[in-house]
Amino acid sequence: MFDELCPSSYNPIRFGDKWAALILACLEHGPRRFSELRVPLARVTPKVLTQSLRSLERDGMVKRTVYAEATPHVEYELTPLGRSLLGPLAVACAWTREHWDELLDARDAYDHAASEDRRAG
Amino acid sequence: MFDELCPSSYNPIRFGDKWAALILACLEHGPRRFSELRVPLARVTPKVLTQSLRSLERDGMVKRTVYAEATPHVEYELTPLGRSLLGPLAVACAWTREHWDELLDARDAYDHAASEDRRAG
DNA sequence: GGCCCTGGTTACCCCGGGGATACCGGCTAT
DNA sequence: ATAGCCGGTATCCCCGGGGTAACCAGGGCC
Repeated sequence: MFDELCPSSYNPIRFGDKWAALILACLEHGPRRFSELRVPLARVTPKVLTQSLRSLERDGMVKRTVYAEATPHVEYELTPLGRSLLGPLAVACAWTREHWDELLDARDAYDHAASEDRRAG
Repeated sequence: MFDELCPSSYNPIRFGDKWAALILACLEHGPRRFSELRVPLARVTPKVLTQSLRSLERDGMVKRTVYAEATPHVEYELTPLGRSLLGPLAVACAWTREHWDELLDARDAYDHAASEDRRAG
């Protein structure tokens, strides 16, 4: 559903901070461990991933659970509130799929016209 | 429809830059002049408003028209692309109306727990 | 000439998100 | 003992969004 997610900075519709939308999508189908999240989010440094997860946790979107068993680990999962964001997120993704090219074309046209103007003085 | 819009920074779902969602909402019902936009956006300085409008124009969301008549002025209006964002924007507003309190409660709880932890060491 | 309206621009500054890199403490397995 | 894995921290730095304040050019008006 969120195949074409990219860092939010490239999208006119954004959720939370730069990587939040991707994190929400990664958690859509169940809990994930920190190291599991690092795989699809390989370009995100651990510090930034922690920051983003803490922010989502603070906003009640994500629940963090520490399992202090023989092999201790941490799991992150969506709360009902976090899950309620998946609807708007899907709407945003649909908008982007449908209009992304149009937006890029508009940017090219605008930038081209701007450089023409500069040349003309 | 967008009665409760606030600067995007306070919202987990954001459109464009800080003031873009408010601008889209202001343009929903027809073209507006620069000075007309400054009324509902009184807290936004002209520089920042211009920046935001230029960005929306570059992305093909807004069309800027100069009327060089006896009394010259400028009008900003939504393009079809900009208008297509109103749907996702309405979805985002609905989400916020429904879940805003829940989010604030989560923040309070998180911050409170954090300060307790600090006290306990 | 002097003033206002319109739609901006210019210069300056500040803060915070987020990137790079390195390090860390607990636990287990061998 | 030492080498992993796990889930992070610590430090430093940079850039750009966005805020303040002041200034500006063209036209109309009186």
